[in-house]
Amino acid sequence: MSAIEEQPARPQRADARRNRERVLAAAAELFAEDGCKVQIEQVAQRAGVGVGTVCRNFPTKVDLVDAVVTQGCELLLHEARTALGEPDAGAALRRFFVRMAAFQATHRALAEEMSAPVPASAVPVKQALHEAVGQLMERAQAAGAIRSDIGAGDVTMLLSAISHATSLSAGPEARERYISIVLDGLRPHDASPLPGRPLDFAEIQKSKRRS
Amino acid sequence: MSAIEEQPARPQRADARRNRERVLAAAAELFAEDGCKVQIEQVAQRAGVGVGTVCRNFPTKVDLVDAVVTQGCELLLHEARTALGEPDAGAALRRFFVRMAAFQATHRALAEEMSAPVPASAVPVKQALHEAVGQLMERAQAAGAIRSDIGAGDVTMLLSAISHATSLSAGPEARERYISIVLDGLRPHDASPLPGRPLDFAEIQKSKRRS
DNA sequence: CACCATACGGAATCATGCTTCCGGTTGTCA
DNA sequence: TGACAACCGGAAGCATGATTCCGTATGGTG
Repeated sequence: MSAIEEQPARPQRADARRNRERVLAAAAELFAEDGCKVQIEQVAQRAGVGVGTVCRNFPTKVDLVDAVVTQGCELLLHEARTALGEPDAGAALRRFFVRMAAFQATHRALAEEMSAPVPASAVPVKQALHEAVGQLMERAQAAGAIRSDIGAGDVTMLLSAISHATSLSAGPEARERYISIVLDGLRPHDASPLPGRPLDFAEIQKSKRRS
Repeated sequence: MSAIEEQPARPQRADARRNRERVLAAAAELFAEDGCKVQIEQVAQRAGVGVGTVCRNFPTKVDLVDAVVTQGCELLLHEARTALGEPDAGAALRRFFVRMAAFQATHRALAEEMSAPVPASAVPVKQALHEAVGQLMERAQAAGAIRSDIGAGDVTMLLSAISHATSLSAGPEARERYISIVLDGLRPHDASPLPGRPLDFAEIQKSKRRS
């Protein structure tokens, strides 16, 4: 019910806060480079602290990943909202699309988490981000800039598919090329109506479960 | 130099051969369902044998994954060659594209391996498959069916990106929709020339290394 | 500046999965 | 049918990584 962080009386020691920041920064860097499989010990080392400190601030590894992913989502959310303010809906979506892909590609943890099967960790901002993307897309559809037979879930899916694949083994140049291809594919076509029906968010999250 | 399997004198006991088959089949099933992270013990259980038997036939887990992936590649290779025989190059590529995606989606292990960063396991058939896809694509390009500013590596990449993402959390219907979108994006366009240059196979394999 | 709650480092502990090993079983051939 | 090498199952052994614990150090406060 109540907020997660309260301030009893003694707020927190200054060095403790500093260390927490360092850990978070180190984790963000490392996750970005190598995905969230990096070991706690490496994070600790890069942050210049002991493992104990990492684990005190983030009781489990999932907590740490969450914290990093949340940061990333917040950034993207900000971009999405900016894009929503732009007058040309089609251009706005495209620009955001490119930005998001680029961002995800340098933040593997994010890419991994965004398209995660059953999201191991339910980061709340993610939802907001999804909604913003949805609006961005609907606006573009209304303006006739992209085909109308796809849903917001589809876009998220495609985007993270590309981010994932390219962050794994290709460079940023390839990524841009794929984005372009997909964007071309998203243009309004009368040529080939898509099979199936547009997906929204709820659906891309509930399909499969882990054992 | 010489073949991997030789027949000294006593070829192999009948039950042993049978068990090996069972293990391979079980592994294929499980990897298809849950990706190659499933545990040896589960494979053994499904095959109705003990872990020892699994490990005797496939000394390490990578060996087991290799065996399964090889099977899959062989199947796909066969399809690719069939497609090469069809007269309409564009249609052939499309059909193969759809088949490959469908196949990969139900064989997560394959999808994972096909786009693998530094391929943990160098399955030889993979190379042949890649080459076949390349030819398929060049034929389609020569026929003007798809845009000429992409390479075989790009196609493989896109394909496995989609397979990966959809096998993770969406159904087969979504997969087909994404394939359609990408295929639309691959049509010859004068609208938006792609940034960068086409990738071939060598390049998608050597970009990043694991620590 | 003395006190002490808070925070620290990192060794020890625990969990998870792969691999090896060994006593017992079973095909195969004479 | 007997002998024996090839196999089998699954428990024990290892390796890898996360999490906990505890003696020591330190920022903050009276």
